[in-house]
Amino acid sequence: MRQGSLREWNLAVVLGRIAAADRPPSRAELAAGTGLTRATVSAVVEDLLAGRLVAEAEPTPRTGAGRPSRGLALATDGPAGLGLEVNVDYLAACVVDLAGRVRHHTVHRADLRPVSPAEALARLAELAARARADAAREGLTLAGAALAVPGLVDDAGLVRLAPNLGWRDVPVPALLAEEAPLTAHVDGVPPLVVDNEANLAALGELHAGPADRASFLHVSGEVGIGAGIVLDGALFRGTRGWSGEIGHLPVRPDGPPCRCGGQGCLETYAGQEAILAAAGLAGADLPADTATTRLAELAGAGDPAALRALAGAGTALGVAVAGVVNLLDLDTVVLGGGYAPLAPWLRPPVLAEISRRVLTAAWSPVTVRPAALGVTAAAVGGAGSVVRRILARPAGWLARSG
Amino acid sequence: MRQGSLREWNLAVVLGRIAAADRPPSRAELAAGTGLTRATVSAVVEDLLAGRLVAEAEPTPRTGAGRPSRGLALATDGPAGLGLEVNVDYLAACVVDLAGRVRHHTVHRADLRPVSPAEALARLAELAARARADAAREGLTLAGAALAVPGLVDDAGLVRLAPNLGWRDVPVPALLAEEAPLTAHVDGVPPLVVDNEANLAALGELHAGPADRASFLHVSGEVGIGAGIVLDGALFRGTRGWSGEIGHLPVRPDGPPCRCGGQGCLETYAGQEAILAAAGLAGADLPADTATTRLAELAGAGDPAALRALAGAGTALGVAVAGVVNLLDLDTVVLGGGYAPLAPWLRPPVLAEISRRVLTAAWSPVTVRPAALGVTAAAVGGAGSVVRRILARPAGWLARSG
DNA sequence: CGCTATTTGTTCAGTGGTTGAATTATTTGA
DNA sequence: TCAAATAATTCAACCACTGAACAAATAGCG
Repeated sequence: MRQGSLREWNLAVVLGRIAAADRPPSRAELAAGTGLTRATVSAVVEDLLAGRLVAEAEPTPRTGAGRPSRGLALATDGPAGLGLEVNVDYLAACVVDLAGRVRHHTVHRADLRPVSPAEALARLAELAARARADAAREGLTLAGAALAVPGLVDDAGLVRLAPNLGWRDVPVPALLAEEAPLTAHVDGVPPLVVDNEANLAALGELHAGPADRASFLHVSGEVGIGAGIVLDGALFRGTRGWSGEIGHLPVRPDGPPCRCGGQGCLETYAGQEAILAAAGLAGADLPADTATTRLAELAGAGDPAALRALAGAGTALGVAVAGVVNLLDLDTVVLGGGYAPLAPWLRPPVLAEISRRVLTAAWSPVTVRPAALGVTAAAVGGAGSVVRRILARPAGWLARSG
Repeated sequence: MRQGSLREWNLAVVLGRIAAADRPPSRAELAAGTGLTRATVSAVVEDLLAGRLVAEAEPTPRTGAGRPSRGLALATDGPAGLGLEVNVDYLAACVVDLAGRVRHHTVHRADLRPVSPAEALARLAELAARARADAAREGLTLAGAALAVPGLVDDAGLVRLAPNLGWRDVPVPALLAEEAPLTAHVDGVPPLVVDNEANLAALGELHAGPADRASFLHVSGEVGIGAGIVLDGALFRGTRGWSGEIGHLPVRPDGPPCRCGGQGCLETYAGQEAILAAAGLAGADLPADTATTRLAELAGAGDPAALRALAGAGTALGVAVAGVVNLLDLDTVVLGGGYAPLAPWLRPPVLAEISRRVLTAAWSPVTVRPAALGVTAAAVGGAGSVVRRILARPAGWLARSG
């Protein structure tokens, strides 16, 4: 649009190439890849070096004659993102640098249900302060933070409803701001973004994977069942940011009543409580994650009730997922959250339902795989989204840092 | 990226503003709206005028002193799009100009099922030739064509499967090219694009509506049930272009078997055959569209069987649609194709299911409305997509036309 | 060891496109 | 009739990219 936009755009293009490359590319390679001249690339790279977004790295070994190239890589001492998570039975904080590496990482296990939102966020602020100190020690500058919450969040960061935490209309940024002051707004994005846990976990999975423009469905099996939808390498949030409510897809309309008011929703068959109850682990009153671990052990040992429970849940999940795949024509489904450790048993029935119900499965198969990231996928995804924002629009960061 | 991209981009920006405005804007208004200087806007507009994409129009009446402005509007004698459709019981052709007005329009009713693909396309070519002659008479230049087909189409325009037409692996562009020679490739887009009927109908609905960045689900109830998904003003095609297969969402997993291999799919409850059978119109052997009209008449007269059939179909449709709305967080559902005339009876049960099952419906309601366009929605949408492509990237057209 | 071919990265004049101010054009209102 | 106001154009300045020439640094070869 404006004249300077050209430079802004090229900064983003070149930085994106550096980020996407598997080995530090030279200026010449960048020129060849982007179609720009070497002169332009040099000028752009100079800006990026001056802004500490890029650093000269070990040149990639080369064969043949010629002046050796100097490799360019994302700076590991530049801006970084802070990722936070409040969930039913843990708090988490992590720091991710520009290159996507997790530089700091804490998980604090505790049942947060009996705790007030203010108290939970105060405890989270302690974790955040530790992460912040750690980041400073490593020379990183925190450029923003993202907080994952298992619930519905609006644009302003207000948690409208987090049923399994028992939260309703909690103004998170206001509660957290006092405890952990953050840097100022950048490009109109607030310093703390609050988002749904399933959304951020899907983003984490996206950036952990190799393909940068992937499309997939990331299903998080917790107490509720959430899905993050990634289309063409971008998270799809829906008109109001409340997409991904897969838990209430009808699986069996005459099934048991669900708290949403419907009947036979996916959640009543493949929610954590439903699976545990079917496996006979309902009364044990274990924390959710240990219960899941226990279930996986039982299934691994061949316990028939556990196997039956997982088969039933997998079939229900497969019915719902097949519908989504039919609708959106996705090629990959990721089993995340509580489903990840159970993937060996859930995968076969899910695949069976997909191949039964998805018309196009015959032409091109659908991949079903467990999530690559562990418990803190959402925190890592949130922190990653902060640095991705800088990579996508480096001009904003450069202007800010002088 | 490159230097000239700046001008290309600004051509698109200014042209887009002219297209989106409700009254012909002046250069000064465009400058204020885009943030560009009046000098730049003048230069850009000069290019657009020279390329016959824009024409000076009646200036918008103004109050107060000052030199009068000259209004700018999309040219009505520039490029236009040809829209074609082959469906089960009709052929259609239309011409849409840059401004989105339908300048030519023919529908030829005939049962195409007993006819070979080659013969059907030959007949379609006749309609196309008439449309072409009509366009030429009005001074329009056809910039490309889009053909809507009720089936799965791949990138090359090969119709993989159109079950209700009985087509399989029909190479449409090759068959149609001889009959109706079209202009050369522009920007790598072939002169004839073949696409799914539901997709193009959704595009037609998008451009017919006021909002330019709408998100909605367009459900076409024909023999099969297809859906076009519009997200943020853009059609979502899926990884391979096969999105929108809503007809096989499970509504009642223990229901009647479906030809897809599943059980109780939406199609077995809300497909045209299912509705007509439930209303007692199965044996009548009428063409599909007259049968639908007859059903609407019966329902209007209070026929109990017809009302029961529509209520049942509406509920099933509502279950499926509620799932989609939960998943994608859409705010609008459009009932199109064969559902449009039945909307008065389908809407209430669909709305009821949505408000029962969609969690966020309490905060912000979901609109369910009949399609604004009639039978030829897909043809009009296809023709519109051709001219939209020019509006989105005017530089390509300008380079082509000298 | 020295020369040449080769590749990388920088320098610099040239050009396209936008910018901002000044100028011209055209109307309303006093 | 003239001043104020708004629209559109003109023009020198500037910014960013382009292309070619050039400097830097290395491998290969005699």
